[in-house]
Amino acid sequence: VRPVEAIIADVRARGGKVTAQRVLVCEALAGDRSHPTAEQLHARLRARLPHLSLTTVYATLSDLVACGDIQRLQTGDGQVHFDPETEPHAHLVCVRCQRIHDAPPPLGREPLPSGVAGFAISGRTELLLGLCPECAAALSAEAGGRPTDQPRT
Amino acid sequence: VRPVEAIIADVRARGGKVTAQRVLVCEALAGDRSHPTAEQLHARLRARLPHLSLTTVYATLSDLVACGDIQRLQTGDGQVHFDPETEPHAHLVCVRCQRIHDAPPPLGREPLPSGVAGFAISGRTELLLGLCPECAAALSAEAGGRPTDQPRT
DNA sequence: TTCTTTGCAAATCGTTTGCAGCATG
DNA sequence: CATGCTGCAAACGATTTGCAAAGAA
Repeated sequence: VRPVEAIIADVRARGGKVTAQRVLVCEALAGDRSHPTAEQLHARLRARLPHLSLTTVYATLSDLVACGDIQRLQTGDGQVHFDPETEPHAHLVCVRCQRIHDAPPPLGREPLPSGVAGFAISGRTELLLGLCPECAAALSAEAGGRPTDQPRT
Repeated sequence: VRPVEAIIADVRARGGKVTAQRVLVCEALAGDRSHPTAEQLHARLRARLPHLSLTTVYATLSDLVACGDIQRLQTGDGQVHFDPETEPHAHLVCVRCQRIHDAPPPLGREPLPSGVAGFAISGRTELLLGLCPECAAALSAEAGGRPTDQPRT
C-alpha cells in the first residue's frame, strides 16, 4: 500500500492537478482493506464532500490504475473492485457474501511461470474461492435450525 | 470437456427439455476451445438456426453453469466467457488481443491451500497475463517500423 | 394437457462520454 | 491565463426480466 503522499506526488509528476476530490479518494483508498467498488467509495466519501460525483470517482480511480498506484480486481460479482495493495498477492473471495480479503504471503507471490505455450507472461491474478469464517458460521447455524442474519447483503 | 451426450443427459435428469436450441449450444461448446462469450456463440449459431435468440443462449449457458457442465470466466475485458473444460486449470490471457488459452498442466492444478485466514477454500481461478506469440510478433514488427494487422480486434 | 422454454421488447446495472463551467498551477 | 478537472445528463453495452406464444414430455 503506497502512502498517500507518494500517490499525490505521482499525480503532480504527471502534470495532473491536486484537487480536493483526488486527495479525498486517495486518502480513502490508503486506509481501506475492503476492496471497494467505485460506488462504495463514492457513497462513503459523500459524507465528507456531498457534492462529489460518481463520475469523478470513476475518473480518479482510472487514473490511479493507469499510474499503477492501485489495482483493478474482478471477482465475478459483476462489479470492479479496487485494491490499494500493489504488491502481488492472491485474494480470498467469499462465495456467499462476496467480500474480498487479501491472502497472506506467500500466496500469489510465487514466481511467474515463463514461456508457457509461447506466451510472455508478465502478471497473474489469483482468486481463492471459499467460505469466509462468518458465512461458514452463519450456514452451520442455519443448518442447525436457527436462522441467522445474512452478512452484508 | 464433457461429451455432449453426458450434458444432454444431465438436462433430462433435471427434468429439463431437450430442445434444438439447447442441443445446438451444447454441441457448439463441446468443440470449442476459444472461450466464447454469449454473443460470440450466438453469432456463430445463428448460421445454423437463424431464429435463435441471444436471450436463449444466455439462459442455456446459465443452466449449464448451474449444472457444473461448463465454467464461467472473467478476464477483465468486461465480458463473461464460457469454458467447457471443467477440470481445474489456469488460463493464459493476452493483454493485447484479449484471447484466452488454456494453460497446460500442471498450471492451475496445484492442490488448494487450506485454512487460509479461516477461509474454507473450495476453488481457484488463476489468470496468467501476458503477450500471446502472435501479438508479440506483431508488436516487434511495429517497433521495427512495419505496422501489421491487428489480431482479432 | 401440463409445464418448460423460447423469443421479443423493455428494463437494469455498472460504467463511460459529451460538454460547459470551475479551479489549479 | 491555460489546462485539466468536475459534475450533470445522456449514452452505452452486456445481461436480465416480463410475458405471451410455441414446444417437449
